[in-house]
Formats: sequence, C-alpha cells, structure tokens
Amino acid sequence: MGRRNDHSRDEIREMALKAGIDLLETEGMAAVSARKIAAKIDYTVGTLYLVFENLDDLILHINLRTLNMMHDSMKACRDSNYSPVAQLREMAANYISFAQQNENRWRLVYEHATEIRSKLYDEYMRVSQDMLMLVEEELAKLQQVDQLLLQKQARALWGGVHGICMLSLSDKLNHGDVPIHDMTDLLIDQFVYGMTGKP
Amino acid sequence: MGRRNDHSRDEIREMALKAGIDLLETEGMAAVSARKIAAKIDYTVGTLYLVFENLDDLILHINLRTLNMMHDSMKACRDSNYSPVAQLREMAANYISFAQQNENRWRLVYEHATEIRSKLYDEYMRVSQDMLMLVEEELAKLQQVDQLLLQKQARALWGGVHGICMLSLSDKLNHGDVPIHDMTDLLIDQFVYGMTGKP
DNA sequence: CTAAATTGTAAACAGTGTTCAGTATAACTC
DNA sequence: GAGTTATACTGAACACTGTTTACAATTTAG
Repeated sequence: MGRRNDHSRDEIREMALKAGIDLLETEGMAAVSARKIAAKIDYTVGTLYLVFENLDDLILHINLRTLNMMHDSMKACRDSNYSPVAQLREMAANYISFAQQNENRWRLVYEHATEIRSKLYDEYMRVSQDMLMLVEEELAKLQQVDQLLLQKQARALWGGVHGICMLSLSDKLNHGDVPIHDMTDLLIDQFVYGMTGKP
Repeated sequence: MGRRNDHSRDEIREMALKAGIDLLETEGMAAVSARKIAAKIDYTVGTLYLVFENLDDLILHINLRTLNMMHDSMKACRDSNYSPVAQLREMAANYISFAQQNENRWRLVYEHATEIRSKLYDEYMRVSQDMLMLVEEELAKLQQVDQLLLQKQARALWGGVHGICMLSLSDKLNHGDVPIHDMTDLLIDQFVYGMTGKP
C-alpha cells in the first residue's frame, strides 16, 4: 500500500497500547500478540516495530499504565479521618480489589518476565517506590524511627500484602475458606501491634 | 523409523522431566519447549505427546517436583533446639535461599499461568498445604487459639514471606539496599510480637 | 509364518516474534 | 508543474512455538 500518513507516531503508539489493553482485559494475557494488536488498529506488524522496540517494550508500557492506575487508586483512597491502621487496611483492600477486578492487568505486571533494564524499568521502580511511600507515611505516624527502619517496615508489610494477594489469586494459598481481607487485616494489625505495642 | 521400544513409558516420562528441568535451570524458562526436550532425550515431539497431555502438563509435573523440594528443604531445616520464632526465621531464610539458588524453578512455579484444574492441581494444593502446616505448627506453640485463626495467621505470615521473596527477586521492591532476610525477620518478629505481646 | 497390536516418526497446521526489501505517497526542489 | 528525495507502510519471509495425525517399522500374538 505504501505511505498512508493517517496517524502520527504518537497516535499509533496510543492506539496500539489501547488495543493491547483491550485484548488483555477481554481475552487474557496470551491474546496480547503483535499481529492481533496490529489487526485491531488496522496496521501491519511492521508498523508496530516502527513505534515500539519490540513486543516486550509495548507490554512494559501497558504495565506502567497499570502500575500508575494502582498508585492513583491507592492515593485516592486516602482519607484524613482514618487512623493510620484503618488507612493501611483501606489501602490493602484497595490493592486487592484492584487485583481482583483487573486480574489480567495485575498478573501481567507481576508474571511477565522482563530481563531488560531499560528506561521503562526505572519508571517501574519509581512508581513502585511511590506506592511504598504511601505505606511509609502511615507507618511513620505510629512511631518515631529512622528512615531505614521505616523503609524496611514498609517493604516487609507491603510485600506481605502483595504475597497474600498473589497467592490468593492463583488459589495456591487460599485453599481454605479464609477471605483475603481477613488475612491482610490480620497481617496489618499484628504487624502494627508488634511495632507499637499498642492494639 | 518406526517402533524402537528402547524405553518404557515411565522411563520416557522421567527422561523428559529431567531434560526439562535441565533446560529450565541452564537456559531459563523460555527454553523449556517440546522440541528442545524431545531433542535432548533423542525422541520426537510426537512421543512427548504420547506420554504427557501437553506441555503444560509436563511443566506442572516439573513444578510439582520443585514444590516438593521446597517442602522437603523446609522440613529438613527444623531443629527442636530452635525457639518457635527462630524456627520461623530459619524457615523463611530457607525459603528465600531456595528461591535465590533455584530462581528459574521457583519462578516457573509461581509465574507460569495455569488455568487447568487437573489432578496435578490438587497435588499442588496438598504440598502447599503441607508447607503451611509447618508454619502453623510453630505459631501454635506461641499461643492458644482456634484452628481457623491459626490458619489465617499462617497464611498471612507466609504470604508475607512469599511476597517479599517474589518482589525482591524481580527487584520491584528491593530497590533500596535492604537485605531480604532483614525484611522477613522484621516481618516475623513484629507479626509474632503482635500476636503474643512478647518480644 | 502371518496378522494384529504397538511404538515412534515425520510432516503438516496454525500460530508466535521479528526483520527487511520494496513500494506508494507525501513533501520538497527546481 | 515536473522531477527527486525522503518517509510511511506493507507483505513476505525466517525461525521459532504447541499440537495433531497419517503412516511406517517392529514387536508380539495367534
């Protein structure tokens, strides 16, 4: 066909990402393929490679958007009326319900193996860091400790919430009839109590 | 070539699993393909499908072996001289070092999406359950609580250890220079202290 | 010794990510 | 306005993937 010039590079990028996300949400992770995305936006695979380094690059962009959504959602659930513990519980509930309602997007973030250390990866880190900061913030209200311990605590606690979420989704942990929120609440309560000595 | 009859079905199964594990360990998850396994054991792909339902089935068998190794390792690190907390720390350290030393095998267990609910899946559950029992056992020594709470606690705590391990391996959490063991120790200590009220 | 049952192969199918020679068209130059 | 260059895009190819199946070779049974 040759030159069309229907859309700018950025427009094609945006269309491709939207198409990829749509495929991911409606047909699952395996459906996110170069040819399917290309077909959806009415271009050929070659064009996709003009706009993204490779499929992994495209997927990393999708994942970055997902991570940002998670961060925004966690940020939006903050309420100054909550006690720190109540706030942490709320954020965990938020994290879990996002994962449940957007399972494919959530899984792609954590199950897609990515060996590349690109600029995208730094962005990954930054957003993950930002999410942890929200946790640190609440933990800081409960005690007077140095920055390093605060970091450890936040990572340990949120790693815990993440692990419970992960294993529950894949049903590898939640075999019994224990609701997920019960477990995160328990984790947060006991962790905080162990931290402050106060119930 | 036709009929050879060099090995029994079970022998071929065993050879295929060993070859798959070897490929996994030396070349990574992506290298575990039907053709590569077949080539390694000097049979064709068709034979593999005579012995396994499909590649997913084969991978599930590999994962089951990995899970059993993890369970055995955790069981072997038990020592009656340890206090319950020390024992939990030790088991977490064991869990993590296994994951670090067998990263590809560990990742395949938790990152390979498997939708199928086969007999293999029940085995998966059983072994996971057995691992959690080891945690429950230690927690039971620290307090007098009903079975349900004990289950919740074990799942919450071990979900936590798992999450920290997972995120650390993929470097999505451990961006700072916080050692993994520090975080699991912190998690365990604070969790247990929150549980018992004793340091 | 023949016939049947089993064992394994080889090729095919439909899909995947990725690359690239070639072409159609827009944009620029004269 | 014609000719040229640069750009945008295609379509076909390559090397892979999982999976199925017709067929051939060999063992076993009768």
